[in-house]
Amino acid sequence: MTHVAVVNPQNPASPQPTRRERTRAATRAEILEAARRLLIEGGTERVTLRGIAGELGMTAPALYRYFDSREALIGELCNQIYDELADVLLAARDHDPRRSLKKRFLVTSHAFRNWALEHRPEFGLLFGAPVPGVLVENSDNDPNTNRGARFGQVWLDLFVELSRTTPVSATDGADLDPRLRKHLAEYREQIGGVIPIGTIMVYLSCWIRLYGAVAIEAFGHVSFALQGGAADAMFDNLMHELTIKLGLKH
Amino acid sequence: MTHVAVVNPQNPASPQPTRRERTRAATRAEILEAARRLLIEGGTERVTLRGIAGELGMTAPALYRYFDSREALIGELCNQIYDELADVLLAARDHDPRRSLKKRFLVTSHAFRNWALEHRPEFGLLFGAPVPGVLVENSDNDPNTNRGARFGQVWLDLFVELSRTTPVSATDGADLDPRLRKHLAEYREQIGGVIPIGTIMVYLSCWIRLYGAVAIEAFGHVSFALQGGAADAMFDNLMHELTIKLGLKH
DNA sequence: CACTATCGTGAACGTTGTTTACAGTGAACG
DNA sequence: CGTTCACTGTAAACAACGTTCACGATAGTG
Repeated sequence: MTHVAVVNPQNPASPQPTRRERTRAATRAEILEAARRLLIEGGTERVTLRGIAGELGMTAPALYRYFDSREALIGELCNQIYDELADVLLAARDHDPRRSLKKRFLVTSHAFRNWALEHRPEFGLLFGAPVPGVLVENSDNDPNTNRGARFGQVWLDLFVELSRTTPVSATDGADLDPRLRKHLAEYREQIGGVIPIGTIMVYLSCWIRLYGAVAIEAFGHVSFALQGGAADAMFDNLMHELTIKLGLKH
Repeated sequence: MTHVAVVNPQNPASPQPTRRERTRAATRAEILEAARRLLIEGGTERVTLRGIAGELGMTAPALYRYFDSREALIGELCNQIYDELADVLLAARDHDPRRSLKKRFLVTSHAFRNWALEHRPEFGLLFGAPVPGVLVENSDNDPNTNRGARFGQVWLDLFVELSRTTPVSATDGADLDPRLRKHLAEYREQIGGVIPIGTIMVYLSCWIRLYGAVAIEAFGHVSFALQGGAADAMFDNLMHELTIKLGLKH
């Protein structure tokens, strides 16, 4: 267990954190920055406690004052990266709110792909095969503990807005497999119940296609057929199909 | 470097391997079997030299008589798993050659998904984020050294047969991005030049969708919306779309 | 000033991949 | 038949890993 920091006497979420709390938070941030550098440098494997500590001029055991274990540290690193990715997507999506929904969907999707290609180790950590001990893909939806939810929210907001303004050629869900309809109905309630089931189906399928296209490229599994600019065009082609499927005309 | 085994005096590929060669091959196989067990048990991390050696009643350094390094061992394990997967898909595809192409495409795709879900650690190793040192996703197309090519061939054969018998609503490639057309043309030559460029485009896009759907599920990245039988129905839905896209009517 | 929570270190333990020197075994050859 | 030598395994050792623990130094608080 990490030594529990002294609770701020006035208020655990005091607007004026004590000096100790500030330096402690700063050190935590520095640790995560160093971990991030190592992750970029050579993947999750290189994120080693002694390596991190070395960059800060400390020794490895000192890190246990800030994180329970290496896995917890990498878990927090995941959260931070999820947050950063959410920021990137939000910035792209809301850069110019006057733009059409189609443009905003396209620019958000492209931002996702570009981020993945420019941050392959991070993308692999968040969206690759789950690392045994790290981040149990928790069912927690509180954005404070599961930053992945914030990332999902960026897309969800977009889809909610889309479902309000743009009709989608979707069934009403009556013809769906009953088990699928049941799960989609549950999920529908979970996200506020504003999107029809058939539409959720369309959105989910779009998200799966988007994930697949980005992942297969970021992991290098299509290099046998596509390289360089060809992949760009391939992705443009996918996006064109998706906008049609979503009923986004202009 | 592994000690080079004594070259068979008569012929390096003699039909009657010497006794030493046989026991050596058997030990190699045993090592890979143990590695596979450990992989299933706890992912790539648990595939440890001492762990493998322990299962064979040996010590870790002995393994260096059979593999140059842990990475080389895991690389060979990858090849073996690729081979097994190719066998599984081939068996499904060619189980009853009299079946329609649509049925054979469906059964092959379902076999792929089922294999992935039943062999998640293996799937993660082959199709997840690349492990830094292991299997450089090589450009080698010789099935003897790159078994991944054999896996790809299963799909390729299916697509070639499909392109001979089933028309696909595809462009002739003239409207494609020139860089994309150029790369697809190169790839076309590489695979024998029998499939039109526009059709290759359709097939590639289908493969990407298939990969994406299976990967996102096998990695547990859609558990927020789908569980249990719902994912089955979702996949059936995808397959329905793909058969339409491929022009497979019955 | 004295107290105490906090932070960092050094040593240690068990584990990992890997190298090296050495010993046994068994097949091949004069 | 005896010798030779390639082959196969072991034991010991090394650096690096995550982790724990006992111990100082430090700095904020009463």
